[in-house]
Amino acid sequence: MMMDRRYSDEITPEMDGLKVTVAGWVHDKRKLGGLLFVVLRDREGIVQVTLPKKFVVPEVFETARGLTKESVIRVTGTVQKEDKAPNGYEIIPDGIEVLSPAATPLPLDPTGKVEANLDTRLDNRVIDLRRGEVAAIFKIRDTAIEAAREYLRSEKFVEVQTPRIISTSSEGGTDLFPVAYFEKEAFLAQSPQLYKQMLMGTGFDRVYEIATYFRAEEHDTIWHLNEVTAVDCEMAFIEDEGDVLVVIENLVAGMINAVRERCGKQLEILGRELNEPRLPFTRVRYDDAVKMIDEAGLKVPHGEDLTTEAEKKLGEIMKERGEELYFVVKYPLRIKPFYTMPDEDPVYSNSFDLEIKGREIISGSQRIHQYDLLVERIKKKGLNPDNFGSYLEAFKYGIPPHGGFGLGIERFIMTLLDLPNVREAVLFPRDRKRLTP
RNA sequence: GCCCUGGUAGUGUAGUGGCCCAUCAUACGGGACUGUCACUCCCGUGACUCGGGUUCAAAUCCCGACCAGGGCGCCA
Repeated sequence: MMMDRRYSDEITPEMDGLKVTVAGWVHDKRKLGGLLFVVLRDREGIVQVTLPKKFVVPEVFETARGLTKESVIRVTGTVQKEDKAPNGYEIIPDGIEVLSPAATPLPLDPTGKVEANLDTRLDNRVIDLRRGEVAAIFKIRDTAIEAAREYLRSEKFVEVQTPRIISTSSEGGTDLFPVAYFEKEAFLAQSPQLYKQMLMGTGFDRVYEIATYFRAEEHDTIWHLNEVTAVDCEMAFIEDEGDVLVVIENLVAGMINAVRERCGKQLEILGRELNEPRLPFTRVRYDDAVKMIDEAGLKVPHGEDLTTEAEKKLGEIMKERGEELYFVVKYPLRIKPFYTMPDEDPVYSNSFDLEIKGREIISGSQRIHQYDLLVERIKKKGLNPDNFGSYLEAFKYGIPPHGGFGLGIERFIMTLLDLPNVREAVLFPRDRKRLTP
């Protein structure tokens, strides 16, 4: 049987005189001689438990006096309307039960009075997550993912799970984490890319996966993680990448709008306001992007991928035009992975990135569905077709034209909420140096 | 992988050769206080990452290790 308890926001001053049970963590304790305040925090907020020495039984007063901060308690008492109390009511307890005492001193201050470094916070993430600002990020993340599922389901995408343990590189290039897999060589998946594409040969037509994947790159920045989660989509029977862009627009707008509509409280806690996304998102050709950045005084070598600096500059230029969300399309073919469909002009490709505020959140393309072209491109990239056995095999027996993309959830949340570090958007981040908790 | 910066009580910090058996805040322990809400006030506990070196003298300078922060490349 679950405890019969109320959340702090379910109690109102109008419940004056009613007996209730609340449970949560001791947020703060203030002692004024014969008057003691215990501020209890639960998922929805705080509730003040007030103990006038003369009106509560001595044992309850003593229990309250001995409480350490962050101990888990259950309080049963009477609601009393009180203008001087937070939320307009307080609870006069009949009983206080310590469900789990907290040791002292705490490794960090959950009230946030004394700021802690991110490293200290992550070392003590469970306590860190008790802070409203931190918890708000994950409520928003939850809502964004929920909205992504809602939209993709409504568009008849099938949710799938592809293997996390793979036998060889998905795309070449990126470093993989080796796994001890009995007598065989295996790796952690760096992306569901090849499996998503193979599923285009099944008749599912549209698939998506909320996928965790692993990058063994030794990068060490506020923008990179070694374990990331993405909304990965793939759709068949498209004309070209333009069909994919429309799905992305609706998906991203849906996610942002869901957060706007359902997370008002969390956005307020974080002090953020989100602009309503304007559809359609502008498509900027790679060539034009380079030109724009060039004209802004930053030299970019044409034909190369945009540097971080160039990407930021483009973000500034677009912001001046009132655009926070935009696509960069038609990248040069030579800087894109082997499975990327070439443009009619084969210098370019049917590829795109979605940028939010000058940061790349989504990357995708129309894919190659012709077996011969795929083999040719694999070889051109200096990879060995023999390493792509079962993947290539699928392309021999009927794969419709298709395309897709991956949306980095951590990067999306970080950019959306202007978080200073991508690690803020993961419960337990994995980076170059961190493997615990 | 490359480059730069840093490591002082539980937490966050001040201190850049002697003024430091180390500053302040908060936390923690004890005490006073019946309307607090960062309560207030009094008393107390608590730290120079580690190992070498330079110097009459090292938290401070040098070397190494470990740990951390930031940037680049790469990418979600």
